[in-house]
Order: sequence, then structure tokens, then C-alpha cells
Amino acid sequence: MSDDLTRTPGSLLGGERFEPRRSLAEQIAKHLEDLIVRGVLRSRERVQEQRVARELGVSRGSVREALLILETRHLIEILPRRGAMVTDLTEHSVNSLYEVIVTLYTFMAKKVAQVWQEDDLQPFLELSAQMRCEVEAADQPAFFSSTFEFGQSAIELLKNPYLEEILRDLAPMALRTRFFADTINRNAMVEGLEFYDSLVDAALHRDLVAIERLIHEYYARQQRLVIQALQAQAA
Amino acid sequence: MSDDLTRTPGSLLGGERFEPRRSLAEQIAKHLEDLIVRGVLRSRERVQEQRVARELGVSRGSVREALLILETRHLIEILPRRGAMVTDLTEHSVNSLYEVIVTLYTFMAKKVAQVWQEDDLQPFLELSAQMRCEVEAADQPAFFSSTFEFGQSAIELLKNPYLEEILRDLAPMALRTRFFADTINRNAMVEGLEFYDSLVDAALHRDLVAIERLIHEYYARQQRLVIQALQAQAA
DNA sequence: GTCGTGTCGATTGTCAGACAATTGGCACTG
DNA sequence: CAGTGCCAATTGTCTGACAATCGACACGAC
Repeated sequence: MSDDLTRTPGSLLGGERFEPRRSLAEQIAKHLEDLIVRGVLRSRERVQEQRVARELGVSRGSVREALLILETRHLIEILPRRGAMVTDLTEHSVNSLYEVIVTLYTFMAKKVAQVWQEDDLQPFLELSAQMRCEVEAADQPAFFSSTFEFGQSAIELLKNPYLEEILRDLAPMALRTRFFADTINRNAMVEGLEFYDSLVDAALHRDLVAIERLIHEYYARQQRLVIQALQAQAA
Repeated sequence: MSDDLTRTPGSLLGGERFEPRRSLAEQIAKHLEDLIVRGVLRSRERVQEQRVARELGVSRGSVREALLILETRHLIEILPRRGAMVTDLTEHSVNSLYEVIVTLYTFMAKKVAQVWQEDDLQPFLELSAQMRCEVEAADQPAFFSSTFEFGQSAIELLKNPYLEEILRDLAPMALRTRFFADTINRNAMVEGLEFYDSLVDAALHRDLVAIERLIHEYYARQQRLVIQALQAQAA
């Protein structure tokens, strides 16, 4: 953990597209986010601004901003005068997280099913096909990325900025817990594929009841897996 | 707008109770939040860090943090290299906001109705009574404060930190729009009282259907009022 | 007159260095 | 072993600085 964020101000050659080049703080946040999601930084581990600043070769101010960002993503907790620490994953926090996720995803999916018209669902069908390929190729990273785009497409369709931001802030935690679950679920990709397929199908038929059932079942299972993994780790 | 945040480091005499003395950034955020919610700072108005820092007698760094906080509360929008501006209130953004709020409040209320036991609902009954008094006394600030505590009590009961934080971040916007609605609804307090009363009643009977209906109806009306006020202001 | 283009001031993004306040741990004492 | 006091480490905040970028304005071309 001794990277060095290249900070080439305006290099369009950097490959970062045309995006307004994320601020340094966001890059730092992203970096730390990865470490936390992948479990390199463990629960309750301290994250000291001075240390991070030194290691990444940036100023304390920027790290401070990054920590604020990570706090809104529920990845760290900042205690006044005591610094930041990685949030703890407990059975209770996982349950809480999934309650909220299920509520919001259900709302989102139902809404999509209600408002779609013409070929709004085209992107979902394509993603579904793509995911099928990725499962066959056993390309887990690509599959992950596709599930992410799935949610992304739904958000674009609804154009609800509040929902969008809330889900964006919740996503890293969802990913973090999922990282756990998949360690004990070799079948994760197949199950995921089946889930998304059914979801698209239900949306096509505007079957709200099925949507609610599908999401509840899928995430109930995910939740169980995460908690199992958590207990396994504790033991 | 030329206050001066007294920054007495450890003065317990400051009256702030035992709370770990909110950080300066949070005080600044709270200050600006008030200005925005009350409409002193209008939609799309710029909020310049240098200027705020000068006016409040604090450093730019602290203002910067405050702006980050306000962004998570959806009160300002920070554009890279272009600074912060107060978020715009449009028909679309109001609709989006209320969609999310209704979804989350419905979830919350249903959950409370499902899990309460013994005298969990006591605080709500007391608040309800208190609100009745406040309506009779036409004490609008107190009434506002009570509705706030109402939500607070529900959150305490559920102990879901994610829901708690999401709602806390949404609250200022809810308040801001409400400020609008109440300018054209002289009956707001009576309606509110009736709503909360019915809600407590439904929760007592664990009547989930009624809860869903009540919340949808109440906020549909609120939403209409806000949008009316918005249009009236535009004209 | 409208449309590019160059210049300039204002503002943001980031850095370095500084200092007081607070925390947590440690040694010391009874 | 509990209580006390001290010290190092870290956070919260400030000041001052500078490059990059933005918005506006003036200027010149068509």
C-alpha cells in the first residue's frame, strides 16, 4: 500500500475520457474504497489521514475530503478527535443494509416495470444476453461489472437524482458484503443470471407482484450467505 | 449575513450540552443549511467558499468541508472548478424527492407497525397529544419540531443506521419544500395532526394497508402544494 | 451585427507548514 | 490493582501560497 496517485493535471492522453477528471479527493476515496471492499483494510481498522497522505503523496486536506466521501458511502466512521475507522460488518448492520436495499430496489424495479415504453427495456435484454456469455466464460469481473450496469440502466431510465445518489452511496457496501458472500457461494453467477433474467421478464409483463417476490427472495438468500460468511470468519 | 461563529474550543458553558462539540465544519453547514431552507439563499445562487470563509471568520478548508456536507444533504451542487450553487427546486426534483420519501417512510412506518411491542408506541401517543396542544396554541415552530421528533422516534425504534442516515440527509430538503407548501396552505398544521394521528392508530392496529394509503395520500397532497407554490413563485 | 478568439481577473484545487486541543497509553504512585 | 499525571501521536483548524481553470470582456474578422 504505497501507491502514488499520478496527478497529471490536464492530460487528455491519460485515457480518462472527457470526464472532468475527478478531483484528487475522489481518486483517493476510490483507492481507499477498493482497499476496504476487497478486505485489504479490515473492519474496525484505523485510517489515519496523515499516514494515508504520506503514503499516497498528497496533502492532508485532500485525504480529509476523501474520508468525508467514504463516510457518506458508509465505509468508514469518523469519530471526532479520534479519526476514522473502517465500519464494522455485523449481523445487525448487514440486516439493516439489506432491508434498505430491498426497499429501494423493489421501488426502482416496480417503477421501471410501470413506466417503460417502446424499447426502454432493450438495454436490459442486451445486458442479460451479455451476462449469459460472461457466466459461460466464467468471467466473474465482467459479470460483476454487468450487474452494476444493470442497476445503472434502471437509474438512467427513472431519472430520479435522489434515488440515484442514495443507491450510489449504498453500492460500495453492497459490493463489500457480496465479496463475503461469494467466498462461500460458488454458484453466485448462475444465481445472479437467473435472477436478472427473471426480473427482466417480470418487467416486460409489468408483473409487479413477481418483481417484489423475486427481489425479496434473491436478497434474502444473499443476506443469509453474507451472514454465514461472517460467522464463518468470526470462528 | 455577517455572523461570526464563536469558536470557543472546550467551553462547556456554551450551553451545547455534552455533545462532543460539533466540528466547525458542521456548524458552518448548519448555518448555511438554515439560510437555504429558509430561502435566504435562493435556488441556483452561488455559494463561494472564499466569501463564506471571510464572512464567518473561518478558514477556507472548513468551509470546504461544510460544502461537502451540504452536498450530501442535496442542498447544494458542487461543480468541479466552478464552485457550489444552491440546488434548483423544479417540479421534477420535487417529484423525485417525494417518490423516495414516500417509499422510505412507508417502509419505516410498516416496519414499526410490525415490530412494536408493549409500550413502544407510547412516545408516539405522547407526541400526538403534544401536537394537538401545539395546534391549538397555533405554535408552528413547536409543531414542526414535534413532527421531526416523530420521525426520530420511529428511527430509534428500528435501529437501522442506513435508513437513519439516508433520512437525515433527506430531511433538510423535505423541510425546504415544506417551507414552500406551507406558504399557501394555512391548514398545514391541522392536516399534519390528523395524518400523524391516523398513522399512530393504524400502527396500533398493525394495519399495513392503511399505513400505505395514509402516507401516499398525505404526501401526494404535500407534493401538489409544493408544486403549486413553485409555479406561483415562478409566475 | 454576430461570431470566433485572446486576454485577464476571480475562484477553485491542492499543497506545505504551523499550532492548540484532545486522546490513548504508559509509567508512577499509593 | 486502582488512581493519577505526563507525554507522544493525531486531529482540527488556520495561514499563506500557487497553478489551473472558468467567465467575462474586449477585440478583430466576416
